[in-house]
Amino acid sequence: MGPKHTKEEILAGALEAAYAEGLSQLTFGRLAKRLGTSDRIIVYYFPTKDDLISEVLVAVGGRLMEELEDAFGERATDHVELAATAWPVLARKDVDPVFALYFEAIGLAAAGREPYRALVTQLINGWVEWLTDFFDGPPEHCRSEAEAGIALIDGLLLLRQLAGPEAADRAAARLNVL
Amino acid sequence: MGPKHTKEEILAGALEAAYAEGLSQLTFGRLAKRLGTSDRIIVYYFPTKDDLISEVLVAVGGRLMEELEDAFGERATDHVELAATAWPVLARKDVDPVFALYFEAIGLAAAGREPYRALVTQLINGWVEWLTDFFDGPPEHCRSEAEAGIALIDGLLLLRQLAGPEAADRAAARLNVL
DNA sequence: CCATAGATGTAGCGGCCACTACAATCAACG
DNA sequence: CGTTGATTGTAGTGGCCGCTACATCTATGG
Repeated sequence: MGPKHTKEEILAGALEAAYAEGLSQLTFGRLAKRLGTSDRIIVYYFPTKDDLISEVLVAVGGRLMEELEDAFGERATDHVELAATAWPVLARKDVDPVFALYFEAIGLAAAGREPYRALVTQLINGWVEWLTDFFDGPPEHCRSEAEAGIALIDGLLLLRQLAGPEAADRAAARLNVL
Repeated sequence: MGPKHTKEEILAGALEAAYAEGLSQLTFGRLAKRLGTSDRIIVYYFPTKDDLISEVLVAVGGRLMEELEDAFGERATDHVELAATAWPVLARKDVDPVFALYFEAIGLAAAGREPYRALVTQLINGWVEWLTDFFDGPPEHCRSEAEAGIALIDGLLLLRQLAGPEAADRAAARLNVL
């Protein structure tokens, strides 16, 4: 038979809840109610709140990575081209909730809260490392190109979240990303 | 005699507390303890939590505007020049806490929480409007230049908060902002 | 069949939260 | 003096939080 609720089911529900209500609304009690079970079950699989949050954030990072995998299929010559190939994939309505969660985590990281700070910096550094390989040339050059690309994309995504898709697209066009 | 605690004193203390501990840790009780008074006093001047948060955020917005006033003293020809003149003023260690709070507010806004969402979008739109006047040409061109400049700056500031000043400066150099 | 380990239910703990009721103080003013 | 309004103190409220104690059930292996 196996357990009625597996850890995977609960984690999936937690992701769903986080997308719907935000990380700050993700509590044992609310998640339990959403899954039609008791908080006791959730605590059994995720002994502390940090465990739950961490796994959710790692999963979100994975989801973002998938989106980016699709975006960065080919090599790029510079940060603008990188952003230009990424933008059509990232600026879609169905991925907006993912980045909403991403920015919420960034906000909590900026406030110095753990485990957000550790996880988000790890995520960012992972991207820099990964994107560095998309460029040719001396390693330091490649890294700064990757960092510039991330700044470009994150700036546009932030504008998209706060000022709307039209404003972001206008800015993207001006930055030669569209 | 006047009151022992004026509203201004409390608001100043709230700003201080927000810079030190983050918005999410700003509660009636904690602020009262920090000020050596009772939460009752704070509630008297700020009847709801939203009132307190709103006034704090407006004050932070004002503080940011001051920084930007200094940054954007002269007119700019395009978004890169705009960002380039702003960057030295914004990328300073003493303003980092301001932007940490800024990103925390953005995160809560991205999660759809009020009053953050309303206040932050208002803040952003105010900047777009204000920066639009720094450019010459047709209004639509000026607006998209302003939006691009904001995306550029915010992307760099985000990188600075999460990956450190060095990474941000490297990206800034690559984006012709440094 | 029994022992064991995994999984689940019931109940509750102490703590912090935003917010409130109510009374006391105090100054200004008619 | 008496009233009024602004301010402050005391003491809560109900609710949600993360987390825990403890009993129970169930599947499995010896």
